[in-house]
Amino acid sequence: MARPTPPAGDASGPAPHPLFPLPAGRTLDICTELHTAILEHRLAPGMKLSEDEVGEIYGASRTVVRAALQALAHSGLVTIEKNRGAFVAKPTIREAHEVFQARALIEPPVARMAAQAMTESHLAGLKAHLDAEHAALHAGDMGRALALSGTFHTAIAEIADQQVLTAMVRSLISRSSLIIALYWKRADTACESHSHHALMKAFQARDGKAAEEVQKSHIVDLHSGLNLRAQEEAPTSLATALKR
Amino acid sequence: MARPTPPAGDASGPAPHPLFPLPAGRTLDICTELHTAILEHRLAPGMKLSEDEVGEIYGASRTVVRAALQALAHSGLVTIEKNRGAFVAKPTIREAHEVFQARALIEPPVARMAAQAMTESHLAGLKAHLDAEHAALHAGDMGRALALSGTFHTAIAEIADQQVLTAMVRSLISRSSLIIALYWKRADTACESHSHHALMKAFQARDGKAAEEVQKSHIVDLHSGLNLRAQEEAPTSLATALKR
DNA sequence: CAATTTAAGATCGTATACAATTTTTGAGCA
DNA sequence: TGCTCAAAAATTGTATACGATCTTAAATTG
Repeated sequence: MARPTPPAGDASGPAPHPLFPLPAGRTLDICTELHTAILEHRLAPGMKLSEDEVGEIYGASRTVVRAALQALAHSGLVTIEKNRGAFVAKPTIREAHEVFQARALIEPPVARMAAQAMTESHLAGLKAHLDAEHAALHAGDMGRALALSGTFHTAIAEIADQQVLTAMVRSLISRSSLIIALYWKRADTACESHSHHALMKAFQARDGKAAEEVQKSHIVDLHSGLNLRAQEEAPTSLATALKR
Repeated sequence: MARPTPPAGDASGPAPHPLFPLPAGRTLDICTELHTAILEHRLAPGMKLSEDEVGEIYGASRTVVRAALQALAHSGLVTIEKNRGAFVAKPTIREAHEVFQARALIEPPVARMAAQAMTESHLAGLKAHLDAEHAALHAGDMGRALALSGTFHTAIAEIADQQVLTAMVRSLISRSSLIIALYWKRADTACESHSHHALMKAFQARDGKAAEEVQKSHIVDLHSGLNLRAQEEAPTSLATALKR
């Protein structure tokens, strides 16, 4: 079984959020575990997610694993090929563009709404979020820091108190994490912190217009930080191993 | 078994589209059948969708029916309550507002993109779509006409050639169908045709700005055509039966 | 007679079993 | 050695079975 294996049972750590609205029972747990594992880049794009393997790791039957994988497939984090199984999704360059275009369309108005709905309690929550991100970065836990920088955007949508848009943002954020894993070209991951602090200032001032503009330029900046030139296609397993 | 039952096996008619990206095998068929049935208002909001019952109707096992119901739950057309089963979703007033706010945010820019990408072939397709809608309306098939007026919006997103946004629009359109079933207050359903023809004119002129504005006002108009006052809560089974 | 309790029935959540398909392995041959 | 083809192994798709939970109905009791 010399094959890329899912993470060991150490997948602990508090889940960022209850996730999507559908599954019942233990399906949700597995869904959450896989979700956070993907967001923290512990599961690389393209990895096979065997039903038996995942089930054995989490002590669950294939039935519930299947439901979890189908849920993740629906949110774009997993690709299911008929009779071949589930894989961690590998967004194409085109999809990467589309995801960030959609984010540039949706998130700035959401930030404006959030600024208008912002309370002191909300501000404290966001502040704690940034602190946690900073702490993770300082502790060298890159994956966790990246996941937190993503959920910061989700938190904004939740403050805007728009459940429908929040679900969309959450999905786009998750897919962005995969896209960054594949196409990020800058070495500096801390550049995001800067924009997030700028957003905080706009929120503290309850300046919706400023929040909208900062968010817009932040997302455009993220988009431009990707290397989305057409490149070699899918030498995932063999060439990668033989590269050195 | 005196209970609201799903439609009989006559659920034929060409599906509007391949639907969502996830399920495999016969799951997709059942998903599509239920989806179109909901869009055509043959399945009323709140109806119970028993796994056994649906499975018997379509000649499938509970396994695949479950997968289909979970997929529909993820797209917001079905609500699953733990240990109680699946029901056709019954959007709240708040959700209705949010869905149309999201549509007002997303669809106008999509219409602008579509106008820019519009070819003669695309125009012919939209024209055929409107004709089919008109024919269904003339034939008295209200449900089908309504479903077609919804897929007209989806078709626009597809022409814009944005798969990520198209998936979002498709989901919003589907949920709008449920919302209209619950909250529509006007008697005139043909009012939409007017806006759709205005859109066609903008598309023919390749006038992106006009398309965006027409679409915006169209969606605001739809939103205002809903009766979203707080009203009596859920007297679905008893009071409804005793009303006359 | 109405309200409460209890038991029967129905439905869902999960595990397991079998069939269908794909992938891998290895033998045979040019 | 390299290629083709066939058989075995592994994996998924679907059906069925059983335990848990909820719903419904009956029976009991004040």
